[in-house]
Amino acid sequence: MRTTCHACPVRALSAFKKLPDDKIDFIQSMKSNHLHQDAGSWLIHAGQAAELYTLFSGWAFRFKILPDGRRQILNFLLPGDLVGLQASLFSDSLYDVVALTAVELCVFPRAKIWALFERMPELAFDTTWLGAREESQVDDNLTSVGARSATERVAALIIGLYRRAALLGMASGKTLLFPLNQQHIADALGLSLVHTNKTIAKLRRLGVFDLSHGLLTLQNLSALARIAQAFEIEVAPRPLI
Amino acid sequence: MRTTCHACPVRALSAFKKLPDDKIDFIQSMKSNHLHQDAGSWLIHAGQAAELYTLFSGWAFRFKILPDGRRQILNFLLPGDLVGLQASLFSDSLYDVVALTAVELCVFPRAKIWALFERMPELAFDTTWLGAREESQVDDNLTSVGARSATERVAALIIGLYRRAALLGMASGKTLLFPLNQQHIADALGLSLVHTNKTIAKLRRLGVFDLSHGLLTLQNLSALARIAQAFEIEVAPRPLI
DNA sequence: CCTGCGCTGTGTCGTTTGACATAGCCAAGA
DNA sequence: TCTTGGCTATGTCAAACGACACAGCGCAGG
Repeated sequence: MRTTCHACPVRALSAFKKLPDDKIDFIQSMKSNHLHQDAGSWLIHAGQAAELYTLFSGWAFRFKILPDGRRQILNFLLPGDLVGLQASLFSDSLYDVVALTAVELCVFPRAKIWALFERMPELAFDTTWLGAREESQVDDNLTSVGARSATERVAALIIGLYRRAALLGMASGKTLLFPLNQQHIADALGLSLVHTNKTIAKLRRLGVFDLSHGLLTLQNLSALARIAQAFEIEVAPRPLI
Repeated sequence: MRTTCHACPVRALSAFKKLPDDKIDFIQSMKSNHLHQDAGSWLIHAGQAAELYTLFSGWAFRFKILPDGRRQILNFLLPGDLVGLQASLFSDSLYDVVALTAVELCVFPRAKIWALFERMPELAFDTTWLGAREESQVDDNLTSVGARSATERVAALIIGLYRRAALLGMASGKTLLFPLNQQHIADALGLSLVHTNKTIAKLRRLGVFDLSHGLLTLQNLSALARIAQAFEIEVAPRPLI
């Protein structure tokens, strides 16, 4: 356990609600471990019981695999996001979660989740709220995949991730360290790898953004938002468990 | 308020967990109204504050509209499902919900949701669980739309809805009153209306199912499941708020 | 210095899906 | 009876997207 929850640098970000000390004490008491995992490691396995985590640093993604091996990425996880809420409520997980970069995780054992509901209704409410927020992200992704063209989908994904990362202070100006490769983008958007590549090339030629060597540069944010027909993003401070 | 929650016929179904009397008393005390709404009426408006409902009877669907008018249906709601959990937690709803048939709704005012968390942690937990369950349904739909072919998508939707309805005793043998029209199916699956029509015609020709005049008949359930590469469905009794 | 590997880029071609046009059916209502 | 409107059906053609093939580039490891 590297830092106490009171001194948590994630909690200090303006993106997150401030909490009274007793709540933070409780979160600290629930936290059983602070894990480091390498890029590519499995955080949650489909079909197995899962703990509840908060992502402390790094990126991860949640996905399902069809019987024949096709992969659908459901959403991407950034610092402050809960990892495995669904999975920790059900007897076993219906999805996998894998680290996209090296990550650090705050571990909250399944067995303690009930205590949170029983003793800290405010935090229970926040947990439910975070679950609803993740669902609304999946809603947005489903809307992209179901209703937008390939170009619009890529634009919507890029602007969505950029906005989320920027709120966490992960962007410097118009650039952002961007750990997804084109296969991730393809699997999130329901496109083939080749078509994803060509679509990105097209947006690059249009001068909307550039994406190379793991670095995303937004050259024309308003054009990107227009192409994506982007929804607004929630900017009010959100809970952090 | 037509029936008391103790005598609720939905709760009597084997699909739902039995609850101790004091919890049912609490649910009864939270319930402010029992609404009847016609098919096609709006239950929740995007951009507006929403109450929390439990669908008592009938079908409904949840969807988003892009700025240019394209509609993406996110999921379908059957009796016992919460309506507007996300919406009632956020200041205003990010989606619309419309009744697909005439519906009856149990109304739980937003203002009382906090009391539920404060005084009834078991029910708060159940609420969170139901939110997670809805998310997992959206996950499944996203997986369909992103990773399955048109034929597979239609098969997956049909079998998914049939299984859910059958658990609620809404199917008689292999037939089910099925209120979706082809435009709903198209909007749920990210397909055009015409292509949806041709895909359904193809599955009909294959003798997998028939769908006409609002009646769904499953002629070959195992073929349908195979085509869909269907995931298993949760059959353990679930909470009912 | 090679070699292999993961990732990106690009051309050609085939398939799936969408767009548009048109028709039929059926129920509601004048 | 004749409309009208919503839904379903089907044909033709076009566009979007996927499959396959191959090339290049950077990097880790012997």
